[in-house]
Amino acid sequence: MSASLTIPDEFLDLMAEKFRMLGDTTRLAILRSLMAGERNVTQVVAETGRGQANVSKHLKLLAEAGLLTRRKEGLQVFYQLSDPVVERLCRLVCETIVESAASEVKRNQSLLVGWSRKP
Amino acid sequence: MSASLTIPDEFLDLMAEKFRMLGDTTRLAILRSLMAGERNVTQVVAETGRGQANVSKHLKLLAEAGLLTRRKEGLQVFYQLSDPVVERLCRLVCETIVESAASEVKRNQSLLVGWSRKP
DNA sequence: CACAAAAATAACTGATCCGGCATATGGTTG
DNA sequence: CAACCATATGCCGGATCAGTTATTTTTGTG
Repeated sequence: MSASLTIPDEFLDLMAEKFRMLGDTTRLAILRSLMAGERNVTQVVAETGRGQANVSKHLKLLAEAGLLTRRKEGLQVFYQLSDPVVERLCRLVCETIVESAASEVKRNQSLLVGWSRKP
Repeated sequence: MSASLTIPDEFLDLMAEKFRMLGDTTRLAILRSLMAGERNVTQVVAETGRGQANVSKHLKLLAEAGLLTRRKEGLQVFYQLSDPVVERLCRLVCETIVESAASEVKRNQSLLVGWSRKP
């Protein structure tokens, strides 16, 4: 019973930009790291296993896109998730991956059943 | 009260691919057109105002990513949304855009109030 | 002041991607 | 078969982007 969604033209670019931010493996790894809480750059680098310069650039992109906030404290800079929609979007997509994997298993099971029934 | 989301490493690429599909203005326009129901290529071309070859290529990408299904009927090929998560993702992002615009208005209003109060 | 640590930036390379043009494919009709 | 229609594909130029390396900026410390 959900009303059909009609997206205004002016939204397309903004939406695409937000989705594009999530459309990169390294950035997703960074966001996942920040979903556990605030982190400084070194911590994110360690948790993602990516290069420091690379992480720094992606953090800047994400902050400019409004997904992160920056907090400076002495030598370190801490980043934090600022857009609650990120986690919800990731959750949704995660679920669909799990579901598609599940239906894949199901399909294979029925194949297996069919195979075992007529040998 | 939502459990914290921990994304497995093997999911990152799949998630990124799905988000990347949504991270393009033309593809979003195509998806919006298909949210109203099944369409053939010519209809999508007309509704999006993009070139035919371009639309055809994006439709192929979206279908390969599992977001669309293809149905051939005579000369025409009809495409249809096959992944219900697309609409939910778009809805979520749309809402955040509206909200951020609303808070922008609010911010400007308070600026305006402050300005009108001390002339 | 000299030095070290954390983060950002510049410059470069290679890959990817979008869009347009032209052309090919496949199916329909006369 | 020829002409035509809807769609797909190959090729190209330009733009964007990710990752690495090296360097710089900023801040704290002895």
